[in-house]
Amino acid sequence: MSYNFNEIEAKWQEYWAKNQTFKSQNPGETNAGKLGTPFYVLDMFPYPSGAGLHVGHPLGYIASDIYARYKRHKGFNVLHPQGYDSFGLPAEQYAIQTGQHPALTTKQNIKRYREQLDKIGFSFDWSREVRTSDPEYYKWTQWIFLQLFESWYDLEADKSRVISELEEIFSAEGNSRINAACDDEVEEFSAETWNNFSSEEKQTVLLKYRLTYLAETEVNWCPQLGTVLANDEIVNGVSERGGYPVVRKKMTQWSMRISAFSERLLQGLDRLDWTESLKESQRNWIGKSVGAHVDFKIQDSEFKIGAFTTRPDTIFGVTFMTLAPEHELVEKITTPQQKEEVAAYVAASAKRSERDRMADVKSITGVFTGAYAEHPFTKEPIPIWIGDYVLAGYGTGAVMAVPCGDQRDYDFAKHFDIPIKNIFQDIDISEEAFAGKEGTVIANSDFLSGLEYKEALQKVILELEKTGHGYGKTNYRLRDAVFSRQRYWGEPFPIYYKDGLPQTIDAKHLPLHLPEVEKYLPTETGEPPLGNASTWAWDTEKNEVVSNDKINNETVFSLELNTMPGWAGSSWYLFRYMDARNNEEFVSKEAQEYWKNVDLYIGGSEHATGHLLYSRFWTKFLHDRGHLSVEEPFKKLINQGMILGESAFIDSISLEYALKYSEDLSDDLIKIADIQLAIESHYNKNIWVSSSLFPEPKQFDELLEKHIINLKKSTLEMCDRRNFPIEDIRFDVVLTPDYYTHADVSYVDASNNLDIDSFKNSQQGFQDEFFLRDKDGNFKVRREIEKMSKSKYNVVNPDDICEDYGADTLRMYEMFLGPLEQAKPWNTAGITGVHNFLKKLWKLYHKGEQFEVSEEKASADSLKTLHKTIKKVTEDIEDFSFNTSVSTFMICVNELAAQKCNSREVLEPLAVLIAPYAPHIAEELWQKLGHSESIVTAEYPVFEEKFLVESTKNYPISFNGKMRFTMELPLDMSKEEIEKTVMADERTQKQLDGRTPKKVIVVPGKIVNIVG
RNA sequence: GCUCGAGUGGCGGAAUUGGUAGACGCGCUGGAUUCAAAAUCCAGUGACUUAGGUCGUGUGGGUUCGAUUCCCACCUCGAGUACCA
Repeated sequence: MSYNFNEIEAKWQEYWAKNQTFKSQNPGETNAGKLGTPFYVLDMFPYPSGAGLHVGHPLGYIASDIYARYKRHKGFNVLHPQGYDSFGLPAEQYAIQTGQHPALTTKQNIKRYREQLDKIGFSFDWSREVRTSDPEYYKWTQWIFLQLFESWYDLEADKSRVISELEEIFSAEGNSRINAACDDEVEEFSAETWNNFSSEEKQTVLLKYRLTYLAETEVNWCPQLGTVLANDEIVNGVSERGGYPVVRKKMTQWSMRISAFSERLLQGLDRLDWTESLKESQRNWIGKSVGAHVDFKIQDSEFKIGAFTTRPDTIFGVTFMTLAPEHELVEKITTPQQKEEVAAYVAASAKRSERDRMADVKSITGVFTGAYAEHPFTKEPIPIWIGDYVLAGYGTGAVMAVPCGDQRDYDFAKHFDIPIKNIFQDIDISEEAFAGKEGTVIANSDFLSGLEYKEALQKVILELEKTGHGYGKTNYRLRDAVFSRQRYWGEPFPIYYKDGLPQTIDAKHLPLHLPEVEKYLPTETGEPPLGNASTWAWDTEKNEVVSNDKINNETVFSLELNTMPGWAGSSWYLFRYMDARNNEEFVSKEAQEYWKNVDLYIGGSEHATGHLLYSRFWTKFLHDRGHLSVEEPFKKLINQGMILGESAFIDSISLEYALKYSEDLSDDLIKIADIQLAIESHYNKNIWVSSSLFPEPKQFDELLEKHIINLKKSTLEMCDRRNFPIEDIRFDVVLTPDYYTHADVSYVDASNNLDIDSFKNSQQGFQDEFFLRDKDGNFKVRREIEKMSKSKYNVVNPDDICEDYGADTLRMYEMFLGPLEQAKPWNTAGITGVHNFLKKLWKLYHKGEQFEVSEEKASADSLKTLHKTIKKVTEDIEDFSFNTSVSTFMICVNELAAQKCNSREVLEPLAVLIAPYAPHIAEELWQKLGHSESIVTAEYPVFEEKFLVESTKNYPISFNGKMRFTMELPLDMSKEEIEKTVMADERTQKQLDGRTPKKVIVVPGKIVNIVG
C-alpha cells in the first residue's frame, strides 16, 4: 500500500474535528480523569486579510503546534486556541471602494483562513475561537475601557487604583500631596476648593487623572487614511498600512496613560523569557533617561523655562537655550524686534511634515527670540533660541544647550556663532563636542570644578534642590498612546457627551453595538464615519441607542463618533481564550488562575513596540485592579523569522536603431520620420530576454542577430514598397537594458524556466510581446529574494503544497528550512527530500503493499537508533531547534531501513515521536498498529541510556591538532595505555617519521593529540 | 549615528561544554533497474594537488596541545531605531 497522503490527511482532519480531539478542559468542566498540568501555547493573533495565507504565515503556527502536541504526549493539559483580530483597516478600505460591509468581507476572509488552517492539520481548540469584531467579544473590550476610565495611577504605591479613592483624597486634602500620574497642566487645589467645585469642574479635573482620558493632543494625522495613528503605526514617517504621509495636528482624542507604567514595563522585562533583541526594542522604545529638571528664570519676565538634562553636571557649560518651535512660551517671551522672524520660523516648521523633518536632519535651522534666561548659579544671561532639532514632545520641549558636551548643541552654536565654553579638564573641543562621562573631570565650573562626572552629578542635583532651581528627574521617551481612530470598523466607545464632557454607559448595558452607516467615509463636516449613522444617540432613561433626532441634551445625548484602534481587542485576547464563552465576566477568576498566562507565544518581531507593549500594559492594569492574578501576559516568546519569497523577474531590452542615409537624402526629414514610424509600429513591442542570455554576450548576440536580420529585412521591404532608395541605408543597432517586471512564480519551474504560453495567457499585456529564448529553447527568469507579497507575484500558497506533497511534508519542510528565528527564502527545491523521507518512513511499516510489523524483539542496533533519536529529538523540541530534529528523523529512518528493522518495539515509539511533526501519517500508522484511540494523547517514549552504552570509542588521532586517522579503543582504557597503544601503532610512527613527540595529550573518551 | 543579530561547500544548513569541520537534505556526477521515462536503489561529491600532502568556517592578530566555538581590532550583510537633550 503506497503512502496516499491526500486520503490519510483528509481522513484524520475529519476525525479530529468530529471527535473534538483538541478541546482542552477547564477545571470543573472535566468529568473523567485528572487534568494534567496546564500549559498554554499561543500564536500571535492573525488578521484575516483578503489575500489568504501564504507559506510564510504557518511557520510559527507549525512550530507552536509541534510544541503543543509534544506537551500533550507528555501529559500536559494543553490550551492551544486560535481566533481572529478581525477589526481593522484593510476590510474598511475595501468597504470604501466597493460598498461591501466590512463584516461581510471579514466573514469571507475568515472562512478562507479557516479552510487553509485546517488543511495543515493544526491542533487548535476551535471551541474557544474568538473574533474581536464579534459584539460578544468587544463587549469586554468596552468593559476594560470603562475600567481604565474609572482608574487613576498612584505613583507612590506604583499601582492603578479606582477613581473614587482619588475623589476621597481630593475632598480630604486636595491634590497637593498626591503623587499621581496626570496631565501636565493640572493646577493645585485644596480640599476646600475641591469640595466647592461644581460637578462639571470635578469631572474636568478627574479627566486629567484617568488612565484613559480625553485631551487635546498633538497627533499623527494621516489625511489619506482619514485617521490618526499611534507612534508604532508609523514607519519611516509614513503610515505602516498603505505608506501614506503623516502630519502633526492638534486634535481632541482619547489617550491611554501608558506612560504611568513606564518603569514597571521596563523592569518587568528582566523577568521575561523573551529574546534579547525584542527586550532591547522595548527598552529603547520606553527610553528611560536619568537626569535632572532645571528651571531657568527668564530675565525681565514672570516666566521660567524648565529643561530636562541627563548631564546636569555640565550646567556651567550652558551658553544658550533652545525651545521647540511649538513651545508655549515662544510667543510670550519673544521680543518685539524678533517677533516677525520667530513667527515666520514657527509657521514654516509647523508646515513641515514628520517625513520632511526626518529627511532633513542635517541642515541646522533656528532663530533667536531676543529673550534671555538667567543661569541658576552664575546669574549670567543666556540667550534663548528656538530650533526644530528640539522635539516638543520630549521632556519639556526645551534644552539647556551645552555645546562643549553635546554634538547637536555644538553644531547649533557653531552655525549661529554662539560662544562655546569648555568645562572639561584637558579635553580638546575645537573640532567636536565631548560626550564622554567616565573619568572626565569638570573644570571652570565653580563648586563643581575638579570633581569627576559621578560626584559632580550628585553634587549639582543636591545644589539645585537646595536652591530650588531644579531636582533630580527621570524621563521616559514612551508617550501616552492615542486611542481614538476616525474609522468605522472598530469598537465603539461606550461614551456619550453631556455639556461637552464624556459620560460612560454603564457596563450592564454593553455591548454598545456598532451602528449601520450608508457610507464608510468621513461626513461632509469632517466627522468620523460614525457621524453618518442616523441612529447613534444614547437615551439615558431607556438605556439604549436611539435615533439622532431624539437628542435633547437632557435625557438623550450624542454618542462618541470615534472608534477604538486595532490594538484594543488584541491587548487582552489571550485571557478570553481561557473562558471564551463566559457572558458574566471577561474571564472567570478560576479559569484565569488555572491557566495564568501564556507559557509559549510565537509570532513575528514586528509587534515589538505595539501589541506586545500594549498587552503588557493592560495586563498590569487589570492585575492592579484585581481582575487578573498575573502581571505579564507572555512568559516565553519566540520570534519566528520571516519566510521570504523568491521573486521572478523578466528583463526587457530595447533596440535603438538609427537609419542613416547618404548625404543627398538626409534632409528628407518627413520620409525618415515616416520610415521610423513604420518600423516602430511593426516592432512596437517589448523584447523580453531570457536571463540565461545575459552572462554570455556572445550567445546573446548570435540570437539577436537573427532577430535584427528580420528587422532589417522588413525595413528594407517597406522601403522598397515605398520606393525608397535602399542602397544607402545603414543600421546602427544599440542594445539597452530597458525595464523589468515581476513574473508570477507559479509559471516558473524549479530550474527557473518560464512557461511562456501560460504566462502570456494569464498576465495582462504580454500577449503580443516577443520573448527571446536561449539556445536550449528555454526562457529563464532572474531570481531575487523579496518579502512574500501578492503585489510581487511571488506568493506560494500552502494549499498547493498540501495538494502536491501533503500537510505532513509541508510541516516538516518548513521546519527543515533552518532555525525558526531566522529569515529565509522559500525555495521548493528541497521539498522532495522531506517527502521522500515520509515515504521511507511509511515503508518501514510495510512489506510491499502490506502493512507488516514484527512482534519480535528488536536488534540492539535498532534500539540504539531509536533511543538516540528519542534523546536528540526531545532535546531539540525543548530548545525549539526543529530543523535539526527533522534531520534526526531522517537519520533514524535511514538507519532502521538499513537494519531492515520492522519491530513493533521500535516502530511504535517512533510513531509517537514523530506525531507532533507529521500528525496525519502518525495517526494512520498508529491505527494500523492496532490502536483504536487517537495517537494525540499516547504517552511519549522514555529515553533509556542503557541502549546507548558503548564499550569502545573510535578515537581521532591528531598530530599538532590535525586529525590523521582514527583508532578503535576500549572506553575503559587508561590514559597511559591509550598513549602506549597509539604510540605503538605503525601509522603513528609513519606520521612522526622518526621525530620524538614533545607531548602527547590524551583526553579519554574524546581525542588523542600528538605534539611535535 | 546608535542598538541587536549574522557571516561555514554550488545551495538550505549541522557541529548543544574548546576536541574527527561540512551531519541531514537539495543539486550535481557515475552506475543498477527500464524498450524508454518517472519512481526506486547503489556509489561519489569543500578547494588545490607533484597523489605524499597542502589549504580551508568574512579579514588580521591573540590565548591554547587543539579555536567555527574564547579574547582584541577590523570588514561586509541583515533587522530595529533615529535630532530623545
